[in-house]
Amino acid sequence: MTKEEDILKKHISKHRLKVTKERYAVLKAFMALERHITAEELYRHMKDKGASVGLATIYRTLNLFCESGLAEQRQFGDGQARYELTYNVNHHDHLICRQCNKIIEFENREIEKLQEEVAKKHHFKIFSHRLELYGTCATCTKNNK
Amino acid sequence: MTKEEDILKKHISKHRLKVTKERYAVLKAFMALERHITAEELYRHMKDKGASVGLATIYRTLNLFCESGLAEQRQFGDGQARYELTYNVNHHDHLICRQCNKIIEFENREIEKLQEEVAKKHHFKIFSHRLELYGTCATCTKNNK
DNA sequence: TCTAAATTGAGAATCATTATCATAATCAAT
DNA sequence: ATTGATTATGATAATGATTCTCAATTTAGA
Ligand SMILES: [Mn+2]
Ligand SMILES: [Mn+2]
Ligand SMILES: [Zn+2]
Ligand SMILES: [Zn+2]
Repeated sequence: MTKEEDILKKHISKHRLKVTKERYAVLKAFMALERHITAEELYRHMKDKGASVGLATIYRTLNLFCESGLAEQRQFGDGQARYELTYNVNHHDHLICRQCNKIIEFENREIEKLQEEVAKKHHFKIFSHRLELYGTCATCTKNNK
Repeated sequence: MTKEEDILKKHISKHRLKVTKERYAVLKAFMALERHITAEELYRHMKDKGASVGLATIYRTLNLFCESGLAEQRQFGDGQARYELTYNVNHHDHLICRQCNKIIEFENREIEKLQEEVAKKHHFKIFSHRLELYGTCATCTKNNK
């Protein structure tokens, strides 16, 4: 059993939910695919692979992952939520290329620290934050010439 | 004529659009109301004041303001777009209280500078960015005790 | 004033996500 | 293993914010 399966199972038993093959199938596919995936993308992928699960269940299960602390939902402004496994992944923010939709992750402790200072100055308790830089990636900039 | 009206007019003539009383009415109401307003809120407000304009026109006009550089659209994750006049307003980011929905603005040149460094490191050209800190404001924290 | 082009408003359409609900699966107690 | 209560699933309907459609109206330049 992977550590992720274990975390999911713990969350399930803690909340009197039930272990199902669908939940394992979604977790397996979710972990196999690349980060920042869409519910629809995950649905299509599983359908193509024969491990079909209803789209509503995909949504429900991705939300379950988020509640269990395995994953996080992102909104990059294209109208579709994206999900990524964040268990055992360092916190990071994103650069998003508006041209090719590439998503680049970065970590910057200095920025995080300054954010905390801003919050402290306003006596504000931060639960979460989002920092996204939108623009054109190196590859697209090169190709534009 | 206010400077904002002037900017709108210039944008209109530049794009061969037309000056209408509806556009002026929306601008006037938009400027009178507080920042980070919703299309629906603006619509209701104008309806109550007798300066009624169709909801579709509110959306169209707010988008026009964004295109003309007068305003910017924000997405704070509650499913509704919010708009704020940004002409002659310093760039800023936001603290959002999840409890009372208060929105606090802040400016931090250090963070902006670090963002530029991150982009440079990835040879990424930034067009825009969003930084939002979500949590509980000072007032709500006090009231929670 | 005349006319082409743009705008408006009411309602339909869109689209991602959630809700509904009948059926099926799970699980704890027996 | 069987039972029974509870939860999950999946097909589909519903939702809700925003955009689209289109006939009627308004604007702006000649
Ligand atoms: Mn990421
Ligand atoms: Mn603001
Ligand atoms: Zn790119
Ligand atoms: Zn608050």
